[in-house]
Amino acid sequence: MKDRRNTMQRELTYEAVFSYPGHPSADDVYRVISSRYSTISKATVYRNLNSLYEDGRIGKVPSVFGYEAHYDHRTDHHCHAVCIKCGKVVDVDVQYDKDLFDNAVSMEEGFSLSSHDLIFEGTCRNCGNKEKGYGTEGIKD
Amino acid sequence: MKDRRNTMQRELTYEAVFSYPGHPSADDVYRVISSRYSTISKATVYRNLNSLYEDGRIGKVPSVFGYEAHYDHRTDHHCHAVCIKCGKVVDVDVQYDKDLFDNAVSMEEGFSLSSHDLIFEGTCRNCGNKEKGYGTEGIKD
DNA sequence: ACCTTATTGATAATAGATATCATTATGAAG
DNA sequence: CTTCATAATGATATCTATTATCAATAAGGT
Repeated sequence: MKDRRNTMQRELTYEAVFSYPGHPSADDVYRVISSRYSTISKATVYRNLNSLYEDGRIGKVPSVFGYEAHYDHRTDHHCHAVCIKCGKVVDVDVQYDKDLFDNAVSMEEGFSLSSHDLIFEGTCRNCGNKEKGYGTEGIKD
Repeated sequence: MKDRRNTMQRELTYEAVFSYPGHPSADDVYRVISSRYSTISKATVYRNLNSLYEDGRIGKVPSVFGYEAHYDHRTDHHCHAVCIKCGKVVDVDVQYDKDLFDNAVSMEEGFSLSSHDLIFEGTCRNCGNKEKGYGTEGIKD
């Protein structure tokens, strides 16, 4: 593993992800930390989220549909759903045969597959309610 | 369906996607059209790719891992692999039980799932060769 | 205490895509 | 054919998420 020094900033980043209810974006993490440690830079948060992910200490839900990436205190492989309206990420509980996909092959010669992601799309409660005109602007996730 | 007027630009966009070998990005499409119709604007290409997709005339492989979206002359639901080095998209032939996923539910109350994408990650021939130092800069996909 | 270098904070830069807006041109109606 | 409302265009500015740059700081082994 890469040589890392222990910094306050990285530990705060780790703790913020770990204690966040759900799947924080980099900006969510930044805002949480800022409240306690106001001089932290957003670049530092991005760097530390990446290094924590590299070290396997946190999970990462990569950016899809142009939305931000989200982070996860769970590090095991599981499925996520992304809200197509706002990019919110939630867990999905679905059992399937991973081996089937691990043995899939691409249709192009020379393209070697390494992994797969099963990503669900949908509408989160907040965005779904807005659509129906329930006037739920105030709902916080 | 939305009221659309027939324009040369939109038909050129459609033809470019349809005749492109593989999965062109918006920029790929733009470059193809530019060679014949040099005054077309990139904004127009983006707009037309979106409207053609809305109308179900072309397929769209959404942006993942921060890479550009790609377009597809196939409009049926099938799987893709994305090169984690360069973002290239290729088809993957894998059979699976779509119903299983269509019946999955999110772990958060109020989040309603509408569809899913099975996305593979890997390394395309070009990037894979580069890695091994085969000096294949010139390979064109 | 010293010194190498990982890390930081501030900021600029990047990529992909959308928003804006004055101008153009489509195509239905007269 | 003209007329005309408005969809579409081209040029450009703007946006968002993220990474790159770089001088200054600080971690931690010696």
